[in-house]
Amino acid sequence: MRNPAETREKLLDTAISLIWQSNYASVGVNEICRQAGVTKGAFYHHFETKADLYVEASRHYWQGMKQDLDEIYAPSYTPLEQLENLIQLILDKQEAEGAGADVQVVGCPFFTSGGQAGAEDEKIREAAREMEGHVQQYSIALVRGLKGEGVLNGDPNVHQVARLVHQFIQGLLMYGRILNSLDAVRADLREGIYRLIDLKEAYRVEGAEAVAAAPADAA
Amino acid sequence: MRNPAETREKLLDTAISLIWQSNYASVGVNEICRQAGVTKGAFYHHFETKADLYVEASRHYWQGMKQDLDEIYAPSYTPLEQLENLIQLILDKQEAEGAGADVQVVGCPFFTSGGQAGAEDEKIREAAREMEGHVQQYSIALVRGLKGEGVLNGDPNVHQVARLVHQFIQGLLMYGRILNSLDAVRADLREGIYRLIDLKEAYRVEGAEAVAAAPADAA
DNA sequence: TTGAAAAAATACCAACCGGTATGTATATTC
DNA sequence: GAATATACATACCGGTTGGTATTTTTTCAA
Repeated sequence: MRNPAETREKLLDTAISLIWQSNYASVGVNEICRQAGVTKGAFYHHFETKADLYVEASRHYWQGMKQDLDEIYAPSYTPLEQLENLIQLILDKQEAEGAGADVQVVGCPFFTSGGQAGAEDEKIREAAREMEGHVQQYSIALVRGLKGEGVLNGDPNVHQVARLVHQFIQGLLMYGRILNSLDAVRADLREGIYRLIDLKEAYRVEGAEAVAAAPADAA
Repeated sequence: MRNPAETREKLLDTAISLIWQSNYASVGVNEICRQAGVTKGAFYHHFETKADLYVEASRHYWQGMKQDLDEIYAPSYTPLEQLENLIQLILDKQEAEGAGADVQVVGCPFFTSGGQAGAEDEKIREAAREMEGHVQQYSIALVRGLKGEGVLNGDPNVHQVARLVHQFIQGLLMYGRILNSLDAVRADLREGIYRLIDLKEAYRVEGAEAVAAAPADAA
């Protein structure tokens, strides 16, 4: 493995995956190296500290997410379609990531880690803030689009509603993770968003997911 | 300190406080003992493992919270007053807990830790689920009361709306923690709840907090 | 007063932590 | 092809981790 770019990315990807399944504090540098098939020397050649790896991993992660978001928010979609795309993307992402693993719902690892970081690890929180800002831009664009379409009741504060939606989604994912049930997420995701943006009744989709709230298993 | 009950409670309280400010994985047994002014021998006399302490700490924490909730949900309050009490309680709690500390917003430590626990620490997630259930009972009662009062639009699914509110609050607190800004929480808490429960316009309180969304500092 | 058990203190353990020091291949540059 | 920088490997650092074994102190009942 004498390909530096590849080594580096392998470390980033492995770190993301491991942190995803647990959290920043619990994942050791040794384990990241072991899983990535890279030695510690290589690790500290590419990254100064564990925290630095984390920061860069979050940016790396965002790059992938950005692509997905650009896709579902493409101008070829109407705002309503974009909203539907977002709901699907969230569910698909969780399903994909938690497929083989023993964790059904994972949430956003960086948001979660940032929300749990103590005062000492400022870098971790800073990374979360950075991602926060990125995601919100997209959220704002969506709500603004919906408002412009005239599908929302009232005259909502676009920025605030965008925040609310984002906060709710993160909370819901954490809830789903605790219950280890993607069904629990499915049951509430759409309704929560609809209520927060106050989508006019006529445009609401009655997803099949709204049936029951029974959380599946809890391995 | 020859009082076993006192020693035990000191350990529980210290653990809660420390975990609150960071997270389960980062807080060591040694530090808990040091802060509590108790030796390790005493610790392992009262608790079998660190995880066991955590579980019991979460129950201990719930006892305190239960008192607060029983108070603000007292039948002498109307459902609308109860809602207002809840909003105030959340803000007050955060303010109180993050007063001296360097973390302004702390969220619910057990919900947060549970939402970040890997598959390995099942006890931690189980504890979060347990608390989850408790809190939700109260949330359900509140929403049911509001609905019965006829102050909500439509015919909401009480259980679902209760979940949504809870999920949102948790997400918002995590958001506030990342920004390290209680003002950010203040700015969105009321509006988010109002939208989720779809409170009739006439009954909404325009809190002074709704002015700006500018997050204060980010130490 | 004595004896047994509970409570707490001391000392210690192997395993692991993040990080470093040093050495060695492999490219790249001149 | 010598010089140099990059990429990685090995071994190790001091410190900390959760947990244990042992001993001392305290409590309280008989």
